[in-house]
Amino acid sequence: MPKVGMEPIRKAALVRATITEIGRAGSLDVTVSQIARRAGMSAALAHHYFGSKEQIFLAAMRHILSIYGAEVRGALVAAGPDPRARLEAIVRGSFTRTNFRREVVSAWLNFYTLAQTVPAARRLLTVYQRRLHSNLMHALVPLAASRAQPIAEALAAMIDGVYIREALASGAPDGMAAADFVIGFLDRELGAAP
Amino acid sequence: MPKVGMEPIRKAALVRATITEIGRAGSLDVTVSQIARRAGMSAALAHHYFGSKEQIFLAAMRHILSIYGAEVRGALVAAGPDPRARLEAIVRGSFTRTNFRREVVSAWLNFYTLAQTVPAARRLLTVYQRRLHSNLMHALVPLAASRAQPIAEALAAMIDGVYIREALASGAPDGMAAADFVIGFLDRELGAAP
Amino acid sequence: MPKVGMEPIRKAALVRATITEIGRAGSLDVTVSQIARRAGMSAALAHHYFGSKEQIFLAAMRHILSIYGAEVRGALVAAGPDPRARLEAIVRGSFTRTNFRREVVSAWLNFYTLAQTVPAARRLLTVYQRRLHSNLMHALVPLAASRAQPIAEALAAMIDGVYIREALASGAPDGMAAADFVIGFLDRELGAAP
Amino acid sequence: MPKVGMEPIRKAALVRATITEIGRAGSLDVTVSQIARRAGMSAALAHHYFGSKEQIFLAAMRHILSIYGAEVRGALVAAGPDPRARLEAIVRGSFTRTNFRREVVSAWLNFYTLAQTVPAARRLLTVYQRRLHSNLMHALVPLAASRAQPIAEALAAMIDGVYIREALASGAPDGMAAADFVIGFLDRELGAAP
DNA sequence: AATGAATGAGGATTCATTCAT
DNA sequence: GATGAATGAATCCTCATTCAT
Repeated sequence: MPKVGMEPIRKAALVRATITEIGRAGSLDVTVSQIARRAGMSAALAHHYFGSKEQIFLAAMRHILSIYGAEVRGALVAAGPDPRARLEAIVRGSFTRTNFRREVVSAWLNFYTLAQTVPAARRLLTVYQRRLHSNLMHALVPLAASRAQPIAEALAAMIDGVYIREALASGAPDGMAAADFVIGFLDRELGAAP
Repeated sequence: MPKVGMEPIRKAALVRATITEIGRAGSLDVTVSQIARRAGMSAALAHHYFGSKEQIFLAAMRHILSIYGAEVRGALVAAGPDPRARLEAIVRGSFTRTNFRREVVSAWLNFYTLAQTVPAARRLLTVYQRRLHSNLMHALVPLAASRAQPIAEALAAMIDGVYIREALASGAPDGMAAADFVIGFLDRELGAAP
Repeated sequence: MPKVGMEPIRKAALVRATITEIGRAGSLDVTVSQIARRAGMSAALAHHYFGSKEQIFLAAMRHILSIYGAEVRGALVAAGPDPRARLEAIVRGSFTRTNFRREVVSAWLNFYTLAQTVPAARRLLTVYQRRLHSNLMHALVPLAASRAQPIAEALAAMIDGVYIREALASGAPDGMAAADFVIGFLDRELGAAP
Repeated sequence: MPKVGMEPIRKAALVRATITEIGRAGSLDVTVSQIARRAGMSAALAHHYFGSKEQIFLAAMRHILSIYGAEVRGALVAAGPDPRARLEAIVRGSFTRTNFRREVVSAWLNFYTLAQTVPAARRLLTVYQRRLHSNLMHALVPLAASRAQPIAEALAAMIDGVYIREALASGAPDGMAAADFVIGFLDRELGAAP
C-alpha cells in the first residue's frame, strides 16, 4: 500500500462519496461520517484533507460542474463549426448519461439551495450559468440575430426546469428524451417568424 | 378575552413564520425555536399545534401551494372562456407578486429538496404539477391539438426553470417580466407550424 | 418539584460545581459534562443557561470575586475607622476560611491564566486588583503618607504570592498563619523609618 | 550533511518553540503540531524525540528553571562573599531580561497550574522553591539571624507575586524596576528592629 | 392554552498519538 | 532521521421533543 501521495486519491474518493450520499439522502443533511465511511476512511481524515464540511461540499460542486463542462466541451469539439450542430451539442451535453443521473440531478438541486447560503457555492453556480449563456449566445447569434438573447435565456431556464422536474420523477432519468424535448423547443423557436 | 379559537390563528402565524424563516435562511436548516419565536410563541406551543417539525414544513408547503392555486383560479375566472386568455392567466398567476416573492421562491426551491426526502411533501408537489398540467392541457387542446402535450410540459418546465433561476438572482424578482418572457415563448410555440 | 424559577438555582449550582471541578482537576481542562454532572443536570441544560463554557467560567470567576469582596467589606465594617485595623481587616479578609480553601486557591490560579486569553476574565481580575489597591491606599495614606503607594503594591504582590505558593503546598491551607505572616510584614513596613 | 547529532538540536528547537507558543497562547492549550511547526519539523518527529506532549512541557519547564538557576548562579559569583550583595544578586537574577520576559512569565504561570496536575512538574517547581529558599537563607542568616526564615519566605512570596501580577500587566515587563521594588522591601525588613 | 424546564441523541471538529515508508 | 497518513476518543454545542405546571 502506498503511503505517500494519497491526498488526490482520498480527495477524489470523498468527492465521489459526497455526491453519492447527497443523492441517496436527497438532501444536504449528510454527515461527514457518512461521507467518510462511504469513501472508506475516518471522518477525521476527511477533515484533515478538506478542513470543513463546507469545503467538501464545494469540492463536490466543483467536480460536478467540471464534469458538466468537460462533457459540453467534448460535444462541441465533435460538433464542428455549424451553429445548429453546436447548439444541439450543448443541449445534449447537458443530458449526458454522466450528468443526467439520479444522484447528480439530486446533488444539482441541493447545490442550488446551498448557493443561497454559501457565497462560494453561489459563485460556482454563477460561473456555470455564465458559461452556458456564453456558449449558447455564440451559437445563437448567427441563427437568430436579435432574438438570440431571449432564446438563450429560455433554453437555460428550460434545461434547469427539466432538471428540477427530474428530481421529482419516479423512473430512471432518460437523458435522450430530455434532450430531444429541449431541442424540439429550440427548433421551433428558431423557425418562428422573427 | 376568550382563549378559544386560538388554534387557527396560531397555526397561521406559524406557517407564515416558517416561510419567512426559510426564505431568510435560504435553507430548511431552520429551528423550531426560530420559527416559534418569529411567530411570537414558544417552541413547545408550536409542537403542541403541529406535532412535529415535519408537519410544520408540510403546512407551510400546503399554504404556498394553496395560495398559488387560488391566484391561478382567480385569474382563470377573470379570463373567461377564451383558451389563449386562460393560458395567459395561468402563466401570469404563476408570477403574481404574492407568489413570485424572494422568500416564496426560496421556500419553493427548498420544498423541492424536501420532496426528495419526505413522501408527503413529494405528494404535495405532484398534486401541484398535475393540476398545472391539467389546467394547461384544457386550454391548449383547442389551440394546439396533438402538440398540446409537449407544449404543456415545456411550459411547466420553463416556469419551474424561471423560478429556480430567480433563486440565484440578485435583484428583486420581477414577476411581470418573467410572465411576459414565458408568454412570448408560448406564443411562438402556438404560432409554429404544427 | 417546582418547575419554574429554576434558573438562579441551576446557575448557582453550576457555578459551585465549576469551582469544585476546577479545584479537583487543578486546571481549566474540565468538561462541561463534568461540571453539569456534578451540578446534577445534563450538559445541554448547562449550555441552555450559560450559552457557552466560557460564560460558565466567567460566572465562576465573578462568584469567587464577589465572595472575596463581600468578606473584605464585612471585615472592614467590623474594623471601624482606625486605619491600622482596616488594613488588618483587608488582609484577614483575603485569607478567610471561605476564600483560602484549596479549591478556591486553585481556581484563582487558573483564572489568572484564563485572564491571559479571555479579555472578559482579564477585566474581572483587573477590577479586583483595582479595588484591592484602592482599599489599601485609603488606609495606608494616613499611616505612611508618601510611602503608601509602594507599600500597597508590595502588600498586593505578597497576597498574590502567598496564594500562588499555597497552590503548590501539600497540607491544608492555614489562612490564619498566612494572614499573620502578611500582617507582620506590613507592620515592619509601617515601622520602618520613612 | 551528517544527520547524526540532530537530537540535541531538534530537542532544543522544540523547547524554545514550546515556550514561545505557550507565551503566545497565554495557556497550555497549545497543540503539538503548533509547537512542531514553529520548531520547523513535523509533529511526528516531536513525538519521536519526546515521547509525549507532557514530556515536551516538562522539558520546557526544565529549560526555564535551568536558565533561571544559571542567571542566579552567575550573579552570585559576581557578587562575591558579602551577604547583602548576594541577596541583591539573587533578587536581580530573578528579574533578568532573559527571565522576566513576557513569554517566560506567561510560561511560568502556566507551569504553576501544570504542577497541580502533573507530579513531575510539581517536583520541578518544588526544587526551584527549595533552591531559592536555600540561597536566601545562606545570605540572610548572617544578616537577620532568627528572622532569616520569615524574611526568606516573604521574599520568595513577593517574587512570585510580582511575577504573577506581571502576567496581567499591559506594558513590557520592567525587570529593573521590579528588582528595585523587591530590594527596597528587603532593605526595610533588614533595617527593622529585630 | 401556554411555557419554562429538561434531556438524549447526534454532529462537526480537534488532537495526541501511531505506523508504514 | 523524518514525515505524511491515519484514527479513536473526546468535546462543545445544537435541537427536536417531552413533561409538569
